[in-house]
Amino acid sequence: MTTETSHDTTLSPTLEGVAALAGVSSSTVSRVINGSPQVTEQTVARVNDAIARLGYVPNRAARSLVRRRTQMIAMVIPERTAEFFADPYFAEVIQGAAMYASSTDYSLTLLIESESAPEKTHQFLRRGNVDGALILSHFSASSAYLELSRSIPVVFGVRPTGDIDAEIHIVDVDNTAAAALATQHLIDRGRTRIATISGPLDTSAGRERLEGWRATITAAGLVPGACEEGDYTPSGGAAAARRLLDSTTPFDAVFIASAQMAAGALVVLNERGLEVPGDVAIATLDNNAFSTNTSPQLTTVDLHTADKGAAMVEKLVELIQGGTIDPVTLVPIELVTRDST
Amino acid sequence: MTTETSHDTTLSPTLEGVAALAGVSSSTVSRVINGSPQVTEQTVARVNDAIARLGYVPNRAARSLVRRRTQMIAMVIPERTAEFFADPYFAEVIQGAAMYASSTDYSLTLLIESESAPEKTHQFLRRGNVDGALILSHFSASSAYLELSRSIPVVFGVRPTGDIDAEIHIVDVDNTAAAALATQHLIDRGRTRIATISGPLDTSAGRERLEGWRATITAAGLVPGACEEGDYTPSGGAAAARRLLDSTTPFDAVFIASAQMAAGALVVLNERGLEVPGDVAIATLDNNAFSTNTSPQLTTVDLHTADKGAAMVEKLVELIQGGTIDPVTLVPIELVTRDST
DNA sequence: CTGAAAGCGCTTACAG
DNA sequence: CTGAAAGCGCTTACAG
Repeated sequence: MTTETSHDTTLSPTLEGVAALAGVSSSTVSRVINGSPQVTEQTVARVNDAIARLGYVPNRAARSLVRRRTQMIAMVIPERTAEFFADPYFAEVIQGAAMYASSTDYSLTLLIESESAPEKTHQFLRRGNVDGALILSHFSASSAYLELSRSIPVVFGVRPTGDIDAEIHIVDVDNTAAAALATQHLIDRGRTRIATISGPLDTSAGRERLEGWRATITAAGLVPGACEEGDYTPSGGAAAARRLLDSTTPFDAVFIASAQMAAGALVVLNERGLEVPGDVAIATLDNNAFSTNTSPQLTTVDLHTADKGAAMVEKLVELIQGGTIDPVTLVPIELVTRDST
Repeated sequence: MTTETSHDTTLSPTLEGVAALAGVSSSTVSRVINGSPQVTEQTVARVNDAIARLGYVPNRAARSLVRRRTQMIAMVIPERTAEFFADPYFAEVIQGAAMYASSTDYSLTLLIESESAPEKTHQFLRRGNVDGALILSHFSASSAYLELSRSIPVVFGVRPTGDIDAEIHIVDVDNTAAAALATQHLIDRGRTRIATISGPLDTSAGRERLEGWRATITAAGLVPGACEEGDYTPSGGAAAARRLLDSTTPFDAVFIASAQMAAGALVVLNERGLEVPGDVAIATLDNNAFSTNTSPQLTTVDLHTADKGAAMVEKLVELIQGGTIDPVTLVPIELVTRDST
């Protein structure tokens, strides 16, 4: 069985309609709507009354056509959406961005970067479909970033690869500081042989987190333990934990560069009969389901990821409206102590 | 330090520009772009050539204004975005929807339903901002659904509350069948005393999953075990597991209505020293991080949630384009056997 | 098969 | 302070 639904195309009232009811010209109505200061108080009242009675809402397309503004911003995400959305980190960024956007006049649209035809995505972005873009995806070619930034306002949530010296705007956390915060906590708990499971070392975030761990340990007069590289996934964390355990270097704590990896590592530690935090203390980054849905729950650094998403939109809107912003905006971080340390 | 970036407003080529280069009128260019059959092959070639050389892309706003189409569809999500995005189920729906949308001419925009001012959301939706809406949020008042469905094409991903007899379109899984599939698997494994941790029983999905469990057990000539209600979260699952364990009814298996709850329940079973699947077998629903990031990994029914998101967009587009679709579209499900049974 | 013209619903100089 | 007019970039009857 199928159904056919017809939609009553109740054409919403137009500017002209409001003008007629208010007894003014549509120019005046337009001025009132756009808050022009040069309209009599009386006229404003009359127009607003008419607007309210008609339930008038400006036509977006018409406005967009003349203003050359779309009131849309794109969130550019990688083509591998399955992996992307599986990471609670990105879901949280989107959440914060969507939430903040809803308090503005801008709509947020999800734009999947086509890897087979990146040109398509760039075209879309440059051709006036959006007023600005939020980049959560590493474009195939980093030069594409620059080009895009020249066409429309762009805010990055991931560091572009390659060395970009052009003026770009980034919202991020201080990865080094976050890693240092977690590592210092381990030291404060009396641990002296601290290993790490790092993120991918071909990303700046991965390297910075590693550096924060190393520098903090060294600054405390200790010797950095072993390091195994992970890929931010639970299984990657588990594999790294196995390598750590199989190596000859003993350790009494491990700083793990993401909660997802920590969750995976914890399973391995349990399998090997190691107590957490008795035998091994764990501190990680990201305060999400992966740091609370474990036993014991994990001590972590809350990266305030939703705030990051919100800040990305906030900064982009400032840029769109012609404002100037810092090249780098850092989102505050916070240590959350739980039972794994 | 702040930076000021100026964007070269390289006005993209216009219809007129293409027309000039091709030596035809803009009407003809428009016809070619829109695939009108009544244009000479030669002309088509010449116009397409000009389009390619200029990198011309139609102006969305202008087209939208005259066509009274926006090429935008809204995904309406609840105001409690944090909880919403924390549930991998919804992240997966969005993922599938975004992915499918990117293969169409429609852009997907995330619209957060304002609970304090639901009128605002409805207004936005009805005022021609979008060509159609995908509903993943229970509107405060169910009558609002009907109203909305009368204004624009709407596809639901959640069952509206209250009894709606109007013509609405839903994309969903067969919850009863999914629960039955998981439960039957438990029976096939030789379990005879099967308890359940249900979803919220004030939702139809929760009730259907419970009913699938009950009916399957009864049909096998067994007696349904105890039932504890959960809220789809890990902690809710853990609490329900505790109640189950503290009751006097013994059980050798439990059907848990979501992987998130199962992950929480598993922690409790471990704490109490129960072996899975030795002492208790577990089967659940949802094939995501919560069913694989556990030890043992969970036998589950894959609800193909990303496919559901894709199907929602697919059906909505059919509706927008004037087609007729079934009132209910069911997404196929699949049993995935792992180590918990 | 193709072009000239009107119109989609706004905004904004330009006059007054 | 307000109105008439032009124009944003398209699509689509209407002629030919």
